[in-house]
Amino acid sequence: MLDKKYDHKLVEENRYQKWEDNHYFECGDTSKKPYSIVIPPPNVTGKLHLGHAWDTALQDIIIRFKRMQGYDCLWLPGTDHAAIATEAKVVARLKEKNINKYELGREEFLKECFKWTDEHKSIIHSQWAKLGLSVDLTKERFTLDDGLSEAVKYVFVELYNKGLIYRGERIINWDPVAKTALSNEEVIYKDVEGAFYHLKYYLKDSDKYLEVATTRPETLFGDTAVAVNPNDERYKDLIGQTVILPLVGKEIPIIGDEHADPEFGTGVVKITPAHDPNDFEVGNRHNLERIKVLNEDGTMNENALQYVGMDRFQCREALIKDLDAKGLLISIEKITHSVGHSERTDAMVEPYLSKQWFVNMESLSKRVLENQKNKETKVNFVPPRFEKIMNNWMSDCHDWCISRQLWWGHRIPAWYRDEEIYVGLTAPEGDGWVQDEDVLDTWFSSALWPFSTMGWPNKTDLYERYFPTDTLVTGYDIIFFWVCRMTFQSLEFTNQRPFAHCLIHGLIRDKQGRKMSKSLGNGVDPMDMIDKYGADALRYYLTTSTAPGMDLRFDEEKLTSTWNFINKLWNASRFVLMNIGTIKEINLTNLNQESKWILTKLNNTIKDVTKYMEKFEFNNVGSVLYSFIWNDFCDNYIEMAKFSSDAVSTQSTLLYTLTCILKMLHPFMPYVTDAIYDSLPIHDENIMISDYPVYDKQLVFKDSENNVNEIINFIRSFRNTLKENNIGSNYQVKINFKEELIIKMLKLQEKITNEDLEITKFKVSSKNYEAIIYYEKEITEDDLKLIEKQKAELQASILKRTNLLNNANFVNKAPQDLVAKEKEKLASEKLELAKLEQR
RNA sequence: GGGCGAUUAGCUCAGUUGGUUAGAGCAUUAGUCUUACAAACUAAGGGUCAUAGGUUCGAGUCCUAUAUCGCCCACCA
Repeated sequence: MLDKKYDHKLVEENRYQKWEDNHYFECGDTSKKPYSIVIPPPNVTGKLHLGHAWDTALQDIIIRFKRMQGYDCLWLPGTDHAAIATEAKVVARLKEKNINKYELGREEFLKECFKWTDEHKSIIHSQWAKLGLSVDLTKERFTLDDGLSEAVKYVFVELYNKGLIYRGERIINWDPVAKTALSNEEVIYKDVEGAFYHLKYYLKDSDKYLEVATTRPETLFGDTAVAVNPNDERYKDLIGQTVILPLVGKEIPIIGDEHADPEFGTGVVKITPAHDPNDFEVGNRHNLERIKVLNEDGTMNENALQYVGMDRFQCREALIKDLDAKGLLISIEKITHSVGHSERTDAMVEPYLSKQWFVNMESLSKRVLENQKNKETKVNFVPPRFEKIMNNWMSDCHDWCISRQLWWGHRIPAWYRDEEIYVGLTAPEGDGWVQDEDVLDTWFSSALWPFSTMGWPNKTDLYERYFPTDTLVTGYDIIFFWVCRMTFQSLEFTNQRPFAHCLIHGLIRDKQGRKMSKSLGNGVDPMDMIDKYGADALRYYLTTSTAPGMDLRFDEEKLTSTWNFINKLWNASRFVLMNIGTIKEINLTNLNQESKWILTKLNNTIKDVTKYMEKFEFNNVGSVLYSFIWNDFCDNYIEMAKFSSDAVSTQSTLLYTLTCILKMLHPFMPYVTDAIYDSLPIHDENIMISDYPVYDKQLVFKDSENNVNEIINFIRSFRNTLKENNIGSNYQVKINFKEELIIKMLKLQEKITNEDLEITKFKVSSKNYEAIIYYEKEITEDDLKLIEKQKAELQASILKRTNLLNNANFVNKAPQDLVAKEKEKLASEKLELAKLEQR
């Protein structure tokens, strides 16, 4: 028997261990059809946040549902080494101990990283368990483990051999704090206060000058030209002449290039090919020298004259002061402009000329776009609009910079000897080869996740059986980073999509709609919420509160009401258990009308819930279940069942309905449903491996449903009449029916009279039932007003409906059953009005 | 500049291929210990569905435009 009160802590304690001990999460029953999901591997950088809880709860719901539907389910868990993110954390931790990464050396530093990883993996494991996730831990992978590293190397070498990976000197995004290159996707643009510095670039041997505006004056040491638009009347005659670079005194040419926009600023732009991507292109067109002025850490290098060694921002300040002193500064114009910042270190990113490895995206992205046109093989996004995000990105994407000047990650399988390059799975034969120091972008390995985790490139049983996966669940914020890249790598290397469905969810925000972040301090720890309300409540709330793809405003009050819902389920279960005696089997014959009614409702619910589960519309599942359980089962059926609880059919119906409810709720709230299910007198080994309810036509009774619906509505209007008219308990009633259910529910036995009494009457009626309530009472102004109001409403409705039915277009074009319904309704409204007028 | 989303009750959100009187939770009002549950029960109030047009017998839903808010991408010398 269940405890008197629902206590989520008692319910959830030790239950996960039991599931694991029984190996319920493990896949491998080859007699069943396979279904697979790979977890988006959380970074080993820290604890899981609410976003993870949401994302993984969704997956657990899908996998538990499919498991109960009889699939052999693989939910493959794992973690991501998260190159730069983890490296930054470890560097910070070492710094606390006054240890510098470079002094420590590569090998020792990596040991520290692995130590960090192990600590965080175990935190993640315990959090997965708290959340109740049914991941198959025997299949767990880590992006840096041996198998995955082999896959990464294999892919790198293959792409290199196909000419899709190349090494080149380009302008990339440089993070001067982490001292590494970044991909475009790792740069966050933020509006910052800055300035346009207007400088004088004097023409050679002249007192005339060009006014050049720049936001980064410190790069002028790298200027190798100034550009004007060749069609700009103001300047076109100057093309071919030279100007003197301020302070430096060097002579640089004035060139004509379309890049200079006559409408923007002064129309003159300084060209710094080593520090700006556009200038780099201009430099290529005009064969300009590339002069770097910055070191890797963002300080000025030897080209910066006396400013050498200064930080870039210090230099800017000093330089401007000196330019001003020499009369070379015209003005400082305050502006806000958007400036790139490193996603991980938040440092201002510097466009920087550097030799890096790139993936040529042209053919890879084209293949994704082609594949999305094929209905049979495309990745199906839910909701579908997110496909556009992938397609847009794929139709306009730059080459992917994949090398990172870090230590934590997959080291690039390239070796150099003088001018020679060797790329291969293992080091080349011979002396003098030096391996590339750099590692790969962390997304390079995650892009292979759906198949590398299954043992690919080896043709393992796991890979053959579970790949391609069925569904991937992730937030819309990482469609570029991850979903796109998995898709092109999968198409390129396996000739298959990585997953058939991609369920996209939104972001969690705080109650005011702000993004949760450390700097705002508005983050909520899912473990605190589990502590307060239980994992079941948290999971149900997160997964049923929004439509697919929408953001979620986290609201703790709603967690409370979810807890209440579970408490309601708990108590309803207690009622059932207290009333079914020593039932041995479920026998659904000789059913009374209310049992037929709830079974009909139940089967319609099963049908709807299954439909919505298949479509990943969990918010709809939630509302259908909520109203069925609370309104139909608890408020109505249990109340009615109290009058027939000694009947076998009622006991069977109670138990049967509750069992189905528990099974449908199980994917959402695994703990409490397991606990209740265990205490039922009739049950399978475990709810999570029991059969999902199936719509049963035999248990649908249309007539009973209609009649009991009418009874319920009649009871409501009866109570409403008592309440609205302030009728005390000493009324008498005359009824035209013998329906026991109504009499019992309204406790009318003692009040029934057969006479017409000469006191105030109130009529309650429906299609089949009518009651006249007699009550000693003065009719007040308010009572009359109420009657007038009701009459007016009815009359308005009758008028509207009459007009509708007089409309030939409606009668001819609308579906016939709708027209019939309207007619029926009109008739009953007229009847009701007539009754009101009698009063 | 290109794209996407949102705008529905006091708040947070649903609303299916167009079809009853547009729903839920919380909040509000009035009543109730009714032996599963007072974190409950019973009943009630509350919405010109952002605005303006259009299509249709019929529009929260489809089309066009506008406004406000948010997000993504590109650009930003």
